[in-house]
Amino acid sequence: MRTHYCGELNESFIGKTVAVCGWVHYRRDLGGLIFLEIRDRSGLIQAVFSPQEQSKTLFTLAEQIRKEYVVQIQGEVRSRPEGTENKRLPAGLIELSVSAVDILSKAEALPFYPDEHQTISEEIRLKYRYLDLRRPEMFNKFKFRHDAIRLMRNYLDAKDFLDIETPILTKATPEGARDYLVPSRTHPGTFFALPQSPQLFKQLLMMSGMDRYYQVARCFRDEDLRADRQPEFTQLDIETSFMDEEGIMLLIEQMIEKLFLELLNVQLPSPFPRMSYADAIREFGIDRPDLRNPLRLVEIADLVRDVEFKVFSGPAKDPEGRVAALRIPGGGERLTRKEIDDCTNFVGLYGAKGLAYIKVNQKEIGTEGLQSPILKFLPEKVISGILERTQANNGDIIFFGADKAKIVNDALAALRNKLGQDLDLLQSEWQPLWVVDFPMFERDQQNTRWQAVHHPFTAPKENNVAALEASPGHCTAKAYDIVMNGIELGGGSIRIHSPEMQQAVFGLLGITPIEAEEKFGFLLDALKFGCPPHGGLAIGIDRLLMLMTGSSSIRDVIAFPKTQTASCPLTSAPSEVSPAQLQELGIRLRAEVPKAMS
RNA sequence: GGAGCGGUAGUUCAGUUGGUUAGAAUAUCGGCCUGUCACGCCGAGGGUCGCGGGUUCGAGUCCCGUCCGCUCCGCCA
Repeated sequence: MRTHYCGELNESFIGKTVAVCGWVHYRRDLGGLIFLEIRDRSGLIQAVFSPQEQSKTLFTLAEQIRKEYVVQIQGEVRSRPEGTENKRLPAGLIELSVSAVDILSKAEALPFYPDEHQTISEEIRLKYRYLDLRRPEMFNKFKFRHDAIRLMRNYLDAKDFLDIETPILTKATPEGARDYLVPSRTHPGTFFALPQSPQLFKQLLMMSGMDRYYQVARCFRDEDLRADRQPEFTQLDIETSFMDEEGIMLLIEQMIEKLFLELLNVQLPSPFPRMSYADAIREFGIDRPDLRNPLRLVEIADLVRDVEFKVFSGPAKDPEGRVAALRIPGGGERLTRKEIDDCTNFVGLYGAKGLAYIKVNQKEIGTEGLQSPILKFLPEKVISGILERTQANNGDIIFFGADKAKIVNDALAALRNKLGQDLDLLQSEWQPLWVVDFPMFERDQQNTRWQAVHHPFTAPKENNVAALEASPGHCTAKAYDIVMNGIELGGGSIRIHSPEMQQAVFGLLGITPIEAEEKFGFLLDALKFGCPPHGGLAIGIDRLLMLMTGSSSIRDVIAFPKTQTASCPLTSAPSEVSPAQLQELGIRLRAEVPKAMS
């Protein structure tokens, strides 16, 4: 007899004898009856044991079955009596009158029941992840993940892309994130690194003529975790030859549109809006603005340049400073004094030394209608200028940031996000955005050297090596990031395809020819033998799925994720290894890891 | 490396100013109930209050240290 899915049974089966396999996830005894609900991934079916209809032996067996046993149950499908409607079981009032049952696997009492009406702590969920994953909610997320990745593959396949795998054991790169290292047994004292991304391999594939490559690639970065960051994660990695920025952006944009349309029935704005890096920083203080949020930063440095209030005039005159305002419509009425203080503490996290504000109560009557600790420091003309430029209305509050540009940007961008959420200002559900025209280089924190904003293989818009070297700080990159609702989904660029330009960029980054040869010699070699112009992009699949499934953490769309300290409560990884294993690798542990090194 | 929140029964949580034998719900186990569905009713068992130290006549509660989980800063070319 064929085993049916619970969910495929319906009224048309009435009178037939069928078998279903699944978990008993609910059991109830009532007098002489035993009800079991059998669940598989497709649905639920109720099985009824009745000693009057069935053998006593069968009934005794049923009495032994607890929740979460795995069973195969055979029985006759029949309609359920009137008045036994059930919220949990699907429409079509049928049940199974049991004639035979096999216990395929017993279960001890579970640490928690996946259908429990309780929120189980994440620690417990991860420790018993296999039970957590039994929850239909989790099943649906992974079904969604499967559907999304299949859709991406089909989309790229239809456009003649090849799925090519690249090594997991590869070469450590000192640039970028911290590497996960794997010791080599055959070459004692040396190490592989797990890839931070297949970047260089996909570029080499372009030089091999595999001119349309993609991979659903696992990437590893040994950095601290966040709600949207795991040490190993999956990206859709794409590289093409001869395509320009427009071509690549269109390719990705259409794929994302298709994903949203087919999986969520959402029509995204077409084409996706675009914004330059400079505009993003100016208006939002961040290179991945959430466009659902209507709040905007407004530049006011020119208005306060000459005031006596040094908190404002200082940064206004400083070439590296910034003075900006953030008007919150209705914020004057909606934010309590305590909430305003909370905002001040909040921006303190980002290095802001304070948070000046003006509450606009009744602007028609002038400064009398305003409320602010800084009014007395500002001439009336300046105040009216600020009100005008921020288009303030009665009931609003205006916050100010005045400091080094980075601090103002970080603080006000974070405040903008926080207030957008707290005050429920977000306007639409989905806001994709391309951010373009990134600078090639930025100064490092100590302001001692240039570092790549994207990565060292990104092509500058300036093709002339001499011109690039003359003013690296003014050069923009052929790079583009895709942002959705304030989350960076992915990014890419056109790559450098001439050895001379690649050498020049390494040089600007302070990588000597000897270092370059040591670290990237294979790439420089390959560039010499004829390299097509190429470029690509990578999409963070986990982040995209987190957004699309409405999950609050990337962990919810990864079957077996790590905790914040990058460990796995399920397997207890990482763990110590035997002395024999270490010896074979030529590794000796220090007796105690010094605090400074841990 | 830093900030914040949390850790009490299998699970989710409460626990007042430091004061009797640490509670509830749910789960588990036993009993009752012939149509329930987060069923209901009766009963039972179940605790290293994360761990270590300190203050105190007395600590789940206060102090110090430490571990674990979560959020964030730094970090993530």
